[in-house]
Amino acid sequence: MSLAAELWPDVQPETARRLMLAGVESFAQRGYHATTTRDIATNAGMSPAALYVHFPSKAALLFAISRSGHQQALALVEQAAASAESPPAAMRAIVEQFVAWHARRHLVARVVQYELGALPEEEYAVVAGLRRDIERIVRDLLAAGVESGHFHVGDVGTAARAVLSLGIDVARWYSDRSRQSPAALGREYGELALRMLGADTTA
Amino acid sequence: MSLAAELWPDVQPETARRLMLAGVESFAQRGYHATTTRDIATNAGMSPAALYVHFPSKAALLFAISRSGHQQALALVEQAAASAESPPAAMRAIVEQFVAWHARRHLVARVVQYELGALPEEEYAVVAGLRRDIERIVRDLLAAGVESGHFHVGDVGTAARAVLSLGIDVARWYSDRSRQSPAALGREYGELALRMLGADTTA
DNA sequence: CTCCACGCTAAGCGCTCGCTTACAATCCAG
DNA sequence: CTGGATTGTAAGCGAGCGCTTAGCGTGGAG
Repeated sequence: MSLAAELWPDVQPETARRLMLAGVESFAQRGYHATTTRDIATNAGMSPAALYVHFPSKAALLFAISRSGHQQALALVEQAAASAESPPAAMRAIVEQFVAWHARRHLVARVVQYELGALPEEEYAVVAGLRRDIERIVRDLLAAGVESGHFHVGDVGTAARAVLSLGIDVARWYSDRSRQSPAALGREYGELALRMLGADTTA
Repeated sequence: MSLAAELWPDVQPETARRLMLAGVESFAQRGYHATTTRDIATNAGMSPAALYVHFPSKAALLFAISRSGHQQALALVEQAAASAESPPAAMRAIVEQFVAWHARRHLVARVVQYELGALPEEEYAVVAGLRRDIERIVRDLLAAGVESGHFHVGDVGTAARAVLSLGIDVARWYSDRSRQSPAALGREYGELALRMLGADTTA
């Protein structure tokens, strides 16, 4: 199965997926505004006008990429949070999955994390909602862990931000030539995060 | 003293500083490629052509901002590293200063951290060198602290990346409306970083 | 066999971009 | 008083941008 089909199994036809993949690569490497619709179409092996058969605008293509990426990240965090018993175990699972995703899908993640400012207002509001959902899960879990004595932090909001920063910033620096696999990086970061939160890391 | 004169005391005349400040604001909020030279000039209260009296190109303006910002950040880290005795104390000082700078100068920091991809090749190489200097200081200090038993981490390179990520990502989310002052945020993050590195935080 | 919906292209429109040119105002050295 | 350096403006050039239009090929329903 192609990477495009793996990332967006519900997008049809396959040409639309190829355009999305070409968009991801260009947006991640050069940025949204430095990418032309001709770049994207050429990269997808089509004429410039083909983009407009499947997407009403360049911004709509960005939105399709960004929304789907945010939904994936949110689903990942939700599942990790629900899969564990104690707050430390849940937090470790979240960080492992969140970090591994940002490494494994670092091109998509780069668009998700750093190109959302280019979205039109309405579309931005949609992804901003998904981002708040992710942040709330982490913050609530952290607060619950502090309440139960599993975590010890000065300020819950600040510590939650710090945990998310560790994951988000991976999208900025991770590349295909990075030494560690996404999974190994996730495990390493899970350990770092738990220690940062004052948790017993044997949990 | 104006903010522009505070940030770039050695830039003359004052009009050039106003252009740099207008560039910082535009680049930070909309990104380099979404900013026009007309935006910058208008924001600085001048005609579009005035930019080219002081800078040979839009990219040269970005470079002036980016290089000076990187130099400031490097100087900050160097001084913090030299100011403390033990590795934990030095690391705490570095994180406090690095984080506080990214918060207090979050517009400049945003351009520094997220717009360097827009630099021409030669100019990029210059700031890339400054970035490597910063990374090396943190990595070497961390390695020394592991050697001396002050720090306990799985992989030195990964942990160094994580420490820097905490600071860099501040530029992405910090705003003038953030609850915590830059200094307070720095202290909070200093504590989080030391715990993450397995250090005795009473140091 | 017909015909139309779908997927795609060739050509190009109108606009804005980074930047240049020609020129004006100010100021200070000789 | 003169002349050049400095600092600015008004006007606009050529290029590349996002996107539109008109039309072509193809495959499946009737």
